[in-house]
Amino acid sequence: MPSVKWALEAFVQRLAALSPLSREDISVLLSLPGEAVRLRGNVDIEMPGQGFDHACLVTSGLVARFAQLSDGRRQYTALHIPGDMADIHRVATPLAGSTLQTLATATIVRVPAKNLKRAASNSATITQAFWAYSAVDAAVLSQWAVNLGRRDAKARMAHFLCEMGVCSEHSGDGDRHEFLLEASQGQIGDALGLTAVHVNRTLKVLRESNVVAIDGRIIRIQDWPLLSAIGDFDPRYLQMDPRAVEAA
Amino acid sequence: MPSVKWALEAFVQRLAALSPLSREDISVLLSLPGEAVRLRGNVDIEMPGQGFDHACLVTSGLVARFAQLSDGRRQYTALHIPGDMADIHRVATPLAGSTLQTLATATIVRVPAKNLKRAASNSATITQAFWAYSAVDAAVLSQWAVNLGRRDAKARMAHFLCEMGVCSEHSGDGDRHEFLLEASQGQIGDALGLTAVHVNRTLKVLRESNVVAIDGRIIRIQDWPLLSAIGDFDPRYLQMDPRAVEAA
DNA sequence: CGGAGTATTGAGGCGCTTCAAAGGCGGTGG
DNA sequence: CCACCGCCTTTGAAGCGCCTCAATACTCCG
Repeated sequence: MPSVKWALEAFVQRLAALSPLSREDISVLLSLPGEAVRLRGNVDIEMPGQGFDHACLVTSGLVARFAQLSDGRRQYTALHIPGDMADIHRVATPLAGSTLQTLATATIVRVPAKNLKRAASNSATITQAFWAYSAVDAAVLSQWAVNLGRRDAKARMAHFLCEMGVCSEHSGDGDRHEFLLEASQGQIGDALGLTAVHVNRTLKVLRESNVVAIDGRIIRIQDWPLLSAIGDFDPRYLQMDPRAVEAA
Repeated sequence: MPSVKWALEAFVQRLAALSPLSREDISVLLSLPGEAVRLRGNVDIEMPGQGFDHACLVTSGLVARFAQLSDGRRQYTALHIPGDMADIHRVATPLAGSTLQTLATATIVRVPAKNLKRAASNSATITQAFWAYSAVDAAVLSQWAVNLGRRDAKARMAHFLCEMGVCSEHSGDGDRHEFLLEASQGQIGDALGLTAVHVNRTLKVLRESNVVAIDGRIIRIQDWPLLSAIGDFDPRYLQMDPRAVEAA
C-alpha cells in the first residue's frame, strides 16, 4: 500500500539511479512539500492552457498523460505508475501542453512548481537528474511512437503488456508475470491508438493462444518469451530492468 | 547557405529563447569545438549500441532520428533541421538508444559529448537550457505520437506538412507557404507510419483538391487554413512560431 | 432493484497494405 | 556521349486489418 512518503522516496531513488545526487540533494528532494489528493477514475487532473502551478507525483493507481484531438479523441503519450513525477518536464517548459488523467482511482501529490524550480536552481546535480529523468521519459515515448506507427494490433498489445509488466515489477507490486493493470479496454485503446472493440478482440486472440490469461484486471503472462517476441520487446529503453542493466 | 558558424549560432539562439543564458554561457556555447562532416542521403550516422561520443549538430539538409524494428522497418521519431542539436538528450542518458539517419545530402557537426557535459556541469543555466531544449523536443514527439495513433493518412500528412512548413520558416529558408522538403516519399512514410505507396496516394488527393502543389521536392501550400484544419494543426507545441507566441 | 459503465460478439465497410508493373530522373561507366 | 542502372514516382488490383454500428450480457454501486 504505497504511502505518500513511499512515493517520494521511490521518485528520489529513481533520480539517483539515473544521475548522481549528493546527500544534501536527496534531503532537499525528500522534504519537498505537497498536498495529497485522492481522485476517482477517468478524471482529468490538469486542464490545458492553464498555467503550470503544480507537478503531479503519482502515489497509487495509474495516471495517463495524453493529448487530445479537436473532436475529443485521446491519445495517451505515457502511463505513470506510483513513484513517477508525471509532468516534471513542465518545470523546464511550462508551455508544453500535456494534460493528465486518472485511469482508475488514484492518489496523487501536488508538488508546487516553484519548489521544484527552486530545488533545480540551487543544485546543478538536481537539474541534471531532472533532465535525465525527462530524457528517459522521452525515450519511452519514442518507443511508444514506434508502437503506434509500425506495429499491428497484436504486436502493439504484446509490447504494451510487456512494458506494463516490467514497470509493475519495478514499482514493487507484482512481478512481470502477474500484475494488476487498472485500465478499461477503452483506456488501453487510448494508449495503443485502437478502438475499445479491437482491444477486446486482440486480447481474445492472445488469451486463446495461451500467451496471457486475464482475470478481471489482473494480467497473467503465461509465456513471457513468446509475448516479448510477438511485441519485439527489448526492455533496455525503460532503464528500469535490473537484468537488462546487467547486460549493458 | 547555412555555415557551421551559422548553425551553432542558431542553436544557441534557440536555447536562449527557451531559457535565460548569461553572456558567458553564450560565449562558452559558441566556442564549442566540432568537426564538420558532409554525408550523402540515406546514411546512418550513429549505430545503436555504440557508446555516445559525439552529439550531432545539423548544419544543412535534414536528419531523422529513428527507431528500428527487428525486421528492419523504421519509424522516425523526429526530423531535425539546420540549427538543431539532434541528440543532445544523450548527454543526460547515454543509454537512450536513438539513432540518426540523413535524408538527403546533409552536413553535420560532430560535437564531442564531453565538451557538452563539461559546459553543463560548469553552468546551471546551461543545464537548464539543455533540459528545456530536450523538453520541447519531447513535446513535439508527443504530437507525433498523436498523429500516428489517432489520425488517418490525410490528416497525418496535413499535420506533418504544416509542421515542416513552420520549421522551414523558422530555420530561415523559405516560408511556410513554400519550402523545400528534402525527403523521398518512402522517407515521409517512415515519418508518418505509412507505406511509400500510400504516401503517394495521399499526396495525390491533397494535390487534386488544390490544397498543396508539389514540384519535385518543393512544397507549395496553396490553402494554409484548409491544410491546418485537415491536420488539426496547432503550432503552439513547437514553441517556434512568433505568431503563436504572441497569442499566449 | 435499477442504471451506468464495461466486456463481448457479430456483420459490414473502408482504409491501408501488398504485390506488381511501367515511366522518369540522375549518376556512372563504357 | 549515350547506354545503362538504380532509385524514385505513379498507378492498378486484390486482400486484410481495423473501424463503425449494433445488440446482449456482466458488474459494480447507489
